[in-house]
This record gives sequence, structure tokens and C-alpha cells, in this order.
Amino acid sequence: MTDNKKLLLIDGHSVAFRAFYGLHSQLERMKNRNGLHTNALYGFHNMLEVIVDKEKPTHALVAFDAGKTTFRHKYFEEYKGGRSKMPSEFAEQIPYMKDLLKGFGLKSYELPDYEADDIIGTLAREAEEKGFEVVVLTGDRDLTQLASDHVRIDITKKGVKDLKEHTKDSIQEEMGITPEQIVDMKGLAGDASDNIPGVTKIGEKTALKLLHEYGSVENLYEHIDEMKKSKRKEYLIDEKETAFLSKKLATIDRDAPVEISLDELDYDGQDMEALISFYKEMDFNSHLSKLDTTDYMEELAEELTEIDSTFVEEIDASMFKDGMALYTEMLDENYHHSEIICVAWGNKDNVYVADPKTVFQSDAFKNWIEDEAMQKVVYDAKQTYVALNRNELTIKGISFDIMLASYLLTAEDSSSGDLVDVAVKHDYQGVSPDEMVYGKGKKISRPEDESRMHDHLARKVLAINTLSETLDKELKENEQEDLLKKMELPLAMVLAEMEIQGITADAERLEKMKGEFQETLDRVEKQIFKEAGEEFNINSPKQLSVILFEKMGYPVIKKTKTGYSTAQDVLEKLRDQAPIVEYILEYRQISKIQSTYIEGLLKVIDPETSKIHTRYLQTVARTGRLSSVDPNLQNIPIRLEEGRKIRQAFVPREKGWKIYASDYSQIELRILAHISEDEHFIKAFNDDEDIHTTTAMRVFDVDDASKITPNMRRDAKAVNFGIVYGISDYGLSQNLNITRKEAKEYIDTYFERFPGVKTFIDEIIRQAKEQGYVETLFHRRRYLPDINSRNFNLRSFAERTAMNTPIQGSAADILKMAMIEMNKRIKEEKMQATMLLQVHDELIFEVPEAEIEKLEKLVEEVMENTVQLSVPLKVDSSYGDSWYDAK
DNA sequence: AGCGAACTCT
DNA sequence: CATGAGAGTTCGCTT
Repeated sequence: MTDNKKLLLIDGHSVAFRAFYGLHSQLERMKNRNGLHTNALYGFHNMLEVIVDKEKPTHALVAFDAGKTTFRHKYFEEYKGGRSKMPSEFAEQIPYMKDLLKGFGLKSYELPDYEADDIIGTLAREAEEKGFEVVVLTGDRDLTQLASDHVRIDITKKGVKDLKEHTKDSIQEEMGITPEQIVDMKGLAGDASDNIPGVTKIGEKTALKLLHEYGSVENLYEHIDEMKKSKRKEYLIDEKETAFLSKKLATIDRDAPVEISLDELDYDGQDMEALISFYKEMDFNSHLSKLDTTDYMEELAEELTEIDSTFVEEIDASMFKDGMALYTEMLDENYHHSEIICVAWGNKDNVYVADPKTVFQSDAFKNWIEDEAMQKVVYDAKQTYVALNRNELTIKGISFDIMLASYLLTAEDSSSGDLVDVAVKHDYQGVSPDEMVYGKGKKISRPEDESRMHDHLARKVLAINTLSETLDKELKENEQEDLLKKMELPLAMVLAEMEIQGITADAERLEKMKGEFQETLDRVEKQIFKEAGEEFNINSPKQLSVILFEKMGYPVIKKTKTGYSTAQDVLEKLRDQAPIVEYILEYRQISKIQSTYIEGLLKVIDPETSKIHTRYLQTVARTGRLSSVDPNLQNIPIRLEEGRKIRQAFVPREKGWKIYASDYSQIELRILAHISEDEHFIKAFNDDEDIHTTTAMRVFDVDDASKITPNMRRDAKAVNFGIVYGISDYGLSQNLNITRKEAKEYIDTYFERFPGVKTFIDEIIRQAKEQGYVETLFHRRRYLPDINSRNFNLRSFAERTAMNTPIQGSAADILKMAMIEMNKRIKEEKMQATMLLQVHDELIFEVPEAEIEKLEKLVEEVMENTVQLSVPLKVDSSYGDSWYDAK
């Protein structure tokens, strides 16, 4: 051996198929969050890991079969006939193989008309001629014919990671023939699995005997006359053609027109980024956590080309130009509390980095920030606004936000808050993750070497600058420019003001409630322990299920992945037979209020101002809705009286003022009416009818509204909801506690009576399948990669998303526009009323008594008329001394 | 530190 | 076969 080159060739399909059956018993357990089976991918992954680690190849390739037919079918149509169809659980995993291979840094190759065997055979020959060692990984014994002095064939055994190695010698020893003779063997004996016929009455034993005597099929027929007369000889003579054909079929073509050269196959290890995203996609969390990313991180850092930036201790006006990018660095994501630790700004010509102390003392900086005419581009306009506001600066003239732009373009989660995610998503590699500079978890801190931080920030500024141009172009191509510049960006400013304003919370009220709820909890807890006959942690579903289903022996109604379900709907079914569950339900309800709402809210009230400042996340919800965190003020209880009382703690900032709430009535169904153009729906809304009653009348075929019972209306309401969410008969039956058949009848009648809705659903799904995404009324997009998936769950989910997103998303768009307009009008009118909160279809204000009438008129005018649909939009308003009383 | 179950809202 | 949209927080429990 003159050199150490080693080529690893993998028979992709056969190895994956072996992996699939190797982990077949795990089939139902191994699914990702979307319901995609992952057992073949998992097994294949582990095999790759083992073989790559063991062999340390210098070159590698994974070969696949291309299409159904190969050149062999020309000679023999039935080749590989009689094979049963691939199970769909396996087939659905195939498209993801390429992601797995990408992660391993392995190239793959297929060749029309040829099988993977031929590709492998050809490359193995070439490589051996050039002095390589060759290892072939396959699940298929056929490949053993390729074994030679420098070619070894590894075949997967039943256990997933076990391999059996086949060398020229081991084959000779086990089979008694050379690897080359294996095809002669098949010529005579055939191969049932590939539907290769062979010669009648000749099996492996006979073939072996014949081959020992004659060596090959060709030689056998040359000397066939010397064979003494026998039935076998007759068969051999009669089926001479078949024997040659069979040999030909079984022979791997070692001279296939493979157009990839060995040089291209050099292997340089895993592609960390691709591997991480593959693990995430498949929910391979154990792999994810054991991944050693330090090498990768260092590598990334080295890859960054050097950039120029200036750390400045004195600032002057010459450092600011129109169109520059600006970034303010904070270590905690909650910008209401987190300190700015460094500031950077600049463009492609100059990047400046400075300490906040320097920046906030500078008049030149202040002039630039507050000059509307000087445009700035940023990452996260709202964060930037709030951060500067806390330093007595009001930023004006933000013209672009790459975080918002990226969200509009891909509607993918960029909530990690790290600019690097957005950059990488748009193929910009010049910036590193925050984690690399500041560390992660509890250890997040300023780097000791300050210059590292300065460089990091300078890179962010350059990234913002560069990406703002490319993303702007992409937005224009998608007709989404207005969505950014007239909706999301102005909204970011409005939200910033709302967050900074905050809502006043009455801590004393909460403290008082806390005491009362604690008494209830103690009392209910005692009763539960008495019924159970022992003490345990009621908050632990695991301990609770032991008590309920094992100790007390109540029937199990539903199971979760990890054990018995003790969810609300399950407990409600046990209510009649199990007195204890009544107490458990009460305990759960109250303890949720206590921990999340009372104790949780008390923790986030600013003791100085008595205010709560939530943060609205503008780039999380895939439909375009906002979400609210730290705390979430969009899920304050209302349905049950006990929880609703929490709202008494939300009060106006001044005595004598009121909390004023306005919500859109049935906005989603009105949008459905508008988009679907269903005449019955449109008429009902134009006539201001009660939509659920009208639905009930049509579905139950009743001609008089007075004959609609509350139950009929309730059912109709559930169906209307179901339509908006993308209904299934099963889901509706669960919801209404009726049979699946009855639910199906409801749905069928509904579609019959509202044909426009049916047409809308069919049409939106068709459109989604064709273009791969759906849009709201205002061009907000959501891509649906699974809409044509062969996996039922994935596809169904995408179909429901296709119908729900235009509805939910258009409602979100309308609210956003109304908020921008309201903010503007309140300022124009110089009102004291203040917009405080948004809860998906409602806006909450605080208002002086004297302005109530004016606000009422303004809110209605704005909310009902910001957008004109083919049905009217209707707003219901109310006010009171607290949020509780605004009902 | 991260996940799943349970709960809250529109 | 599995089975209604979009979110966030808290808890217990495992790593």
C-alpha cells in the first residue's frame, strides 16, 4: 500500500430499508412532533455514525437507485417483479434522507437506468485500480460479488449497528466459491428475491457442485456435451438462454456511465449546521445534546473574514450618515430592564462602536437619533426604541427592520432574538451567534476581552446594512413592501409606546386575593388527601394517576405518551363515579390562578410605578398575530368567575379614569364571509343577524329564529368554530360529545347550506398545493411545505393551516392597522386616553371620564372603517373602574 | 436546563 | 392510521 486513501460506498436505499425493519418494533414510538415516522432515519443515522467513525474514510458516496426501471428490465421485464410495495411509513422518510446525508457531509448520487449496485460496482473498481481501500456498506447480499483484495463488503445484520464483514477470503471460505462466481451461481440457481429465474431444478447446492467442476456458466456450456445424460442436462440445454440471462441480470455492471470522479468524493466530515437542523427537524434531542459543537464554533469564528471598525471615545456629527444601521446590545432579552452594554452604528464605509456612556452623552448622537430625516436601519425596531427611550432618547426615522422583514418573508420563528439566525437564514455568514461571545444560560456575561464584543457588534451592524438591501428587494418581489413599511414597522412604534406605558396593577388587591385563594387551596387539599387516604403532590400528574387509576381503581379513559391522562376532559368524565375528582378539578383551577396569575403577576409589577410592562412578540405567531410575554397579558382569565376576578387588579393609572375595552364582534366569521363570498353568510351579517342562530336555522332547517333552542345554537357555534379551524368529524364529535356520524352529518349539511364556504375551502387548499403558500388579505404569507406530503398527518395539518391562516391572519392584519390608526388619531386629537393592550380581537384603553364619549366614537369609527369588507365590521365596547368591570 | 402535561386566553 | 387554529406559563420530573 502506497497511500492511505479509503473510499466508503453506501447503498443508501438498502441500508435505510434495513434500518427501517431493524427498528420496526419502535415504529409507532418514533415519530417527530409532526407525526412523521423517524425509525429508518434514526437507524440509518446510527449506522452512518458507526461506520464513518470506524472506517475514517477519506472519500465517500451514498448511491441510490433512480426510478423504477433499469437497463435490466430491457432484457427481462419481470426483473425484481413480485416485490410488495414499499410501506408508506418507510416511503415518507425517504425525502428526509438527503437532509441526513447533508448533515454527515456525504454526497449522494443516482443514475437513470442503473441501480445503486452498478454505481457502487463501477466506483469500487475505479478506486481499487487507483490504489484505494474500498468499504461497501449495504443491506443486500448481492453486493458480495464485488469483494476483492482491496474491496470489502459490510452487510448490516439484524441488530442495527452490527455489521458482518465480507472479504474475498471469507466468501471463499463460507460459500466455497470466489466472489466472481456468485453471478454464475445466480445464473444457474436464480434468486427469488430479485425474481431471477435460473435453471429449473437447480438450487444452490447443485449450482455449487457444477461450479466446482466447470468454474463458470460459460465454461459449463462449452463442455456441456461431455456431461453424461440426465434430466439435469436436459434442463440445462433447454434453458441455456435463461441461464445466461440470469447471470447477466445478477451481474453488477462495473462499467456504468458514472459521471462523478473519485476526486469529487473526498470526505471532510459532518456539516454541523445541517446536522443540527436535521436533529431539530426529527426531534432527535439526545443526538442534539451530545453533539460537540466547540470545534464547529471555533471553526466558524476562524472563517469570519476580518472587518474594519472603529471603537470611538469621542463622537462627532461626521460619524452619522443617512441610511446607517444601528444596534444596541443588551444581554437580557427583556429590554424593559436590561442595560445597554454597547452601541454600534455605521454603513459599508465606516462602522463605529462605542460604550453607552459615550453615546448617551453625545449631542451628535442624540441629533442623529431624533432626526426623522436621517433614516436608520435596525434589527428589532421595538427593542431599539424602548432601549433608547430608557436613556431619554426618542428614535425617529427607522426605515427598515431586518427582523420584521425576515419574518414577513419566511414567517419562520426568529424569536431566539439572535440576529445571527436571521442572517444565516438569508445566507449571510459574516456574524457569529451571541452565545459564542457572551456564553449561554446562567453564565451569560460581557467577554473579558472587550474587543471581541466590539468586533461582534460591528459585524451585526454590517449584517443589518447588507441584509436590509437584499430583504427589501425580496419584499418588493412578494408585494410585501407595504406590509413592512405601512404595517409592521409603524406598529412596532405603537407597540413600543404601549409597552412603555404599561398597565397599572393593584398589588394590594392581588395580595388580598392571594390570602383568600390560599385558604381555599388548603381546604380542598385536605379533602383530597382524606378521599385518597394519603398525602401526595396533587400537582404531579404522575402521582395523581397512581392514586386515581391504581390505588382507587377508576377506569383509564385516555393515555398520554408517558402514562395515564388526568386532563380536565378526562376528569370530567369521572366526576359522577369519583367524588375526589370534583375536588381535584377545583384544586387545579385555583392553583393555576394562584401560581400563574396572582404570584406571577405580583412578581412583575414595578414597585416604583405599580405598572406591568409586557412585551409583545411581533415575529412569533405564524399567522401574523401578536403574542405577549413577561407576562402574557393575552390570557388573563375571564371564562370562570374565580379567575375573572384577577381583572379587578388591572386599573387605570389615574383616579377617576376608566378602563375601556373594545372588541370586534365575530371578526373571523366576517372575514370568512368576505373571503368566501358566501351569499347566506354575507346576508346574515349585512342584516346584523346573530350568526350562530342563523347557522342553526340553516343547518337544522328551521325557518323561525324563535324555534332555535340554546342547544341548537351552541352546536351551530361549535360548527362555526370548527369551520374556521379546519374541521374534522372526529374533532367536532369530541367537542360536542356526539357520535362521529352525527358530527359528519352536521358538517355535510353545513357545506350544503353554505356552498360558498365549501368552495372557499376547496379553492384555498388547491391554491396552497399549487403555489406552496397561502396569503392573507394584505399579502402576509405562510408557506406550507407539507401540503403535498404523502404523510396523512402532515398533509392534513397543512390543509387546515391553509384554510385557517387567511382567516386568522387577515383578522390580525386588520387589528394591526386599526391600532396604528388609533394611535395616530389619539395624538391628533390630543387626547389623554391611552391604548394599553391588544388581545387578538380587542383593544384595551385607559381614559379620563371626560373623554369617554369621544373615545367611544373614535374607536368605533377607526375599528369599523380602517378596512372595508363586503360585510360590516362591528365593535362592542364597554368600560368600568377596572378591566373586570369593562364587561 | 429542557421536556411534557396541564392550564389560561382569542 | 389519527383526527380543530394560534399563543405562554407553571409545575414536576429527568438529564
